[in-house]
Amino acid sequence: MVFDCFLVDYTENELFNEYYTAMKQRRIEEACVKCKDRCCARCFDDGEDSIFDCLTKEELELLVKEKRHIHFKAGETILKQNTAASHVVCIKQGLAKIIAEGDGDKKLILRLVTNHSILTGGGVFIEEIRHFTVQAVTEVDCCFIDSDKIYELVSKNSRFAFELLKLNNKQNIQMLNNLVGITQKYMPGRVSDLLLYLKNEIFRSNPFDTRLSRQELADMTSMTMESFIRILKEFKSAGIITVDGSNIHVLDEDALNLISKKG
Amino acid sequence: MVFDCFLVDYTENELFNEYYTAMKQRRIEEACVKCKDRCCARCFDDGEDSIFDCLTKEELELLVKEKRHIHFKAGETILKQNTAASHVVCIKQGLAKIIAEGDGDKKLILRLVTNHSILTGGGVFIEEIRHFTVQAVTEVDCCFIDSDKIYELVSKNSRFAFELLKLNNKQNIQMLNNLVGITQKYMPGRVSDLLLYLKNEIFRSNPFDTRLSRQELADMTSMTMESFIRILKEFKSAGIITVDGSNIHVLDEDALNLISKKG
DNA sequence: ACTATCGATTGATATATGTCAATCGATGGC
DNA sequence: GCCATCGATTGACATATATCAATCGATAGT
Repeated sequence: MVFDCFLVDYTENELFNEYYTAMKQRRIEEACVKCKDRCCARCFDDGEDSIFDCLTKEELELLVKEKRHIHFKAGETILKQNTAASHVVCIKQGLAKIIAEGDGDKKLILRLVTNHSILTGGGVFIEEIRHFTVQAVTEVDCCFIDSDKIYELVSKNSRFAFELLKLNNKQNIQMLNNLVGITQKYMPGRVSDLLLYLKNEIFRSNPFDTRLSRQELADMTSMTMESFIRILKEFKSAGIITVDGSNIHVLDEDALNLISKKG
Repeated sequence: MVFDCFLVDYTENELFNEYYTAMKQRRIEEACVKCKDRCCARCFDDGEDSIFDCLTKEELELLVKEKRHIHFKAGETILKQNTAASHVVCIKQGLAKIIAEGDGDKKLILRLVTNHSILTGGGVFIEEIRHFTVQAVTEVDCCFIDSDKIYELVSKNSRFAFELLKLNNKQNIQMLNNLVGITQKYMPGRVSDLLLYLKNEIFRSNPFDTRLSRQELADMTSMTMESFIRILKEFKSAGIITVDGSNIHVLDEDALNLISKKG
């Protein structure tokens, strides 16, 4: 796949451009025109934390001029662990998973990212090496912003720096909670946490379609697919949830909260 | 203990001062005088990353003027989870453990901090709530710096902001590695990782005295004390290490590396 | 010196979770 | 319509790790 080699070496501009032109440029440009005036700020103005809100028109211009709007098909790798962290990626639309790849085939899905997520952290500010892989679950529209531009903005605009610090901190805390949950809870508790996370933080609707396989869901809780399925079955039998394929309906959120607390 | 109530409410200056004066002020001032000229910068000029290096004389002055130099005895709580995160703490000397407290008595020791560590993260830039507890293992000398001062410096000095971002990022990556290790490795692998961490990153000497109980060491690997002891015993039998109380001598680092890789 | 105490150690046992293999059901070609 | 394929599910079994209880050794107090 052309794309993979682009990823590994995307510091080389030739490959980047080759890929870029290959991706039906017209559609991309059309998408970009729509938001040309405030672009990146516009992507994040629906109540979410927007770290770009604080930028001036000129600063935004700097971002917009150099950014690359790229479209990924489901399953494609957006960022690959251990490659150079030369860009910050903003997800405009779609669902992607953040994966920490261990030795062997071991994977741990750290979290999901949807519309308006900013993928910094994991080595953008130091080492310049990515510490996780990001893979598209659905089709994903996103922008690649050169890290240098981000650095430039950090030095020009202290509020922006502050927003970045906040973002980083937030991710830090989320990971900490994850760590504590995974290490201290039994499987039912972890599954409860996952379901609540999906319902309340990712999909924000009640019957929600995860678009994720059982294996992927299991990888989010650090358990085997088989074990995950068994717990899910128990929850079904207990009338706590309803499952139809990748579609999950939470019937008794209180029960999930209780199970989450207890273990 | 006077100190605990101080911690819970240390936004109240009365309590802060009460504690401060109670703590043999003379010794503290003496320690501060020694480094008055560049103080915080001086604390971090031995080759370690120093986020204070980039500050101007005036900016340093701002820090020095308001900081509180505080001494803790072994076992005392330096910062308490769920209290207000109104200060950034710099460890000048000593050893402390960072603990994530879960429900029940469950604890997870995230990492150790020694000379020249800066305790930001975990809610300093958002929420203003600490997400972990920090407890002194040995005697600890440290400085409390008002978070507001840090914010002020971030807005004045972009290099400082950048350094903070790097620091945050580093912690993030460390936690990620921790998460992957704990979830994907068997106990021998985790113990190996711990021993290597202690030897190479914390104590930086070979026979090293952890000053930590078996329970605490176990809490760093997310396993039971009994299990930890058994693994340690195996390592001893295999001639990989030598143990005498809290003193550990690594004889075969290659073996540890191998065990760490394999699982 | 005697006892109480506390952390370290060891052993026996229980259990949560993983592993392996088989089946089932749906989907997609031919 | 039949077969191949792949994810989901289920069951039997293995095992890594936790739990519980007892012992040991050192330290401290009386």
